Amino acid sequence: MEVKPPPLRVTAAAPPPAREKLADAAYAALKASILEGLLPPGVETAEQAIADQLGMSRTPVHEAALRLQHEGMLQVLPRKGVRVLPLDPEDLRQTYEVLIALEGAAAALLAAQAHPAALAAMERATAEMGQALAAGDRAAWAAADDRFHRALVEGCGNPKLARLAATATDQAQRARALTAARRPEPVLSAEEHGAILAALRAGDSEAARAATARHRARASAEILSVLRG
Amino acid sequence: MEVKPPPLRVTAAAPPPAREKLADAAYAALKASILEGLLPPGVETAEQAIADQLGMSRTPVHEAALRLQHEGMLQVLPRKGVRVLPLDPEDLRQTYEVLIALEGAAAALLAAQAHPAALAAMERATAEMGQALAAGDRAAWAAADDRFHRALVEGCGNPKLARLAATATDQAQRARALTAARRPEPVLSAEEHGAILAALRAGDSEAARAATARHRARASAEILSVLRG
DNA sequence: CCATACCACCTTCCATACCAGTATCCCCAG
DNA sequence: CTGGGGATACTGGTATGGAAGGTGGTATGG
Repeated sequence: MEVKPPPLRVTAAAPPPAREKLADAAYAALKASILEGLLPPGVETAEQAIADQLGMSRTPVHEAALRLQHEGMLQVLPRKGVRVLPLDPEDLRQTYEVLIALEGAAAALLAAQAHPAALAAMERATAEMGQALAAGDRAAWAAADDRFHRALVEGCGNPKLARLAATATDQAQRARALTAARRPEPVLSAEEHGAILAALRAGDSEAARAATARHRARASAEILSVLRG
Repeated sequence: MEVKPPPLRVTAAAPPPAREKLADAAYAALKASILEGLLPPGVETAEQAIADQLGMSRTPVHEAALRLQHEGMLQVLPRKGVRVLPLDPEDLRQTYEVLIALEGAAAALLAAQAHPAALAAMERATAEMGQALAAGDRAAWAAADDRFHRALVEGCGNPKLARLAATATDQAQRARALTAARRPEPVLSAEEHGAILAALRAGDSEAARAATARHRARASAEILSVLRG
C-alpha cells in the first residue's frame, strides 16, 4: 500500500509554532507520575480513569500512552488497560548499554571540540554533587548528577544524540530512584566525573569515551546487583 | 499535575498480543512512501487526504504521523498538514553520528561474545554484496548491505540498541536512495566489512568498534559531500 | 495600481460515539 | 462442591463531528 504523491506544495523550513497541546500535558503528567513512583510498576489502569483525573478526554491520554509505550515505560494492553512496566533487570541492562554508547560518543565528540561553556557547567555540577553529598542531600546530589550528564550530551553538538540519551536517562532514573535507598553512598561518582573532565580538557576523545563508559558501567553494575537482589 | 495512584491491580509480566492495527498499516505505508521517494521532501499534505487514500479514518493516520515525526521523517504542522522533512545535511550528520555510536557499540558487544550465526549471516551478506556489485545490481547490493548491518545490531544481544539503530538506519537509507545515482561504485564497503568481520572473529572489541565506526564515517562523509553539492 | 482589511475555507486537535473482543463472573449441571 | 459454558460488562481501537485557529484570497479604499 502506497501513498501517491498528492498535489505538491513545496515549502521552506518553518519553525514549529509549538502550541501547547493537551496530549503534551498528559504525557508530562504520566511520565512524572511514573518517574516519581506514584504509579508503581505493575499497576494497571484504564485510559478513561487517567483522562478523568486529568480532566480531559481519552484521545490525548491515548496519544500520551502510546508515546510512553514507545519509550518503554508502560504498555497498553487492549482490553486490559495501560500497565506500568516493571523494572526488568535485563531491560535495564540494555538501556545502560545504549546509554554507554551514546554518552561515550558524546564525550568523544565534546573532547574533539572546544566548548568552555559545557565544561564549566559540568564542573559546576560536579562541585555541587560534592556539596550535596557532604550535606547528605541525596535528592540534590541526583539533580546535580543529572545536570552533569545533561550538559555532557547537550554540549556535544548533536541534538539528536542528546534526545536519545535523555530518553535512556529517564529510564535509568527510574531505576535509580527505586534503588537509591539500598545503594551505598555514591562517593565514586565525583572522581569519575573528574576523570571525564580531565580527558575532555585534554581533548583526548578516546580517553573521554572510555572514562564515560567506565563511569556508566560501574553505576549500571551497582544498580543491577541491587535490583537482582 | 500528577496522576494519583488508582485502584491497584498488580499483575505479572505478559507477552504482548501484537494484534495488527490500522495505525501500524498507516505507519508502514507512509514510511515506505517516504523512503521510496514517492513523497518527496518538502511536500505538504493533509492527514485527511492520506486517510482517504488508505481507506481509513484520520485517527490512525494521525498516530502514524506522530510516530514518523518522532523519528524525524516528517513534521506535523498545526493547521498546515504533515510536511515531509527535507534531507538536511546537518540532520544527516547527526544521524550518522548516532549510528556510528550505536553500531560501534554493537560491534564491540558482538566481539565480546561468541555468536557464529550472526557472523555467518554477515559473511553471507558481504559475499552477496560482491556478487551484486559484479552484476551491476545496485538494488541487490543495497539490500545485502542492509542485511549486513541488520545482522550486526541484531546479533549483539541488545534489542533496544538494535531498534534505535534500525531507526537511524532508516533515515540514512533515505539519503542513500536520493544520492545513489551521484555516488561512485561502493567498492570499498566489501573490504571494510571484511575488516569488521576479522575483528569480530578475533574477539577484539575495540578493533571491531573502530572498524565499524570507520566504515560508517566514510559512508557518511561520502554522502554528505554529495548532498552538500 | 497598490495596500490593507475582512471573510471564508481548510487544517489540526479534542470530545464523543461506536464497535469488536475478551476477561470475568454467575449460574447451572454433574 | 466443582467445573464448564455463556452472558455481561468493560476495555482499547476507530470513526466522526465540532471548535479553535491560521492562511490565502478577495474586495475595497486611497
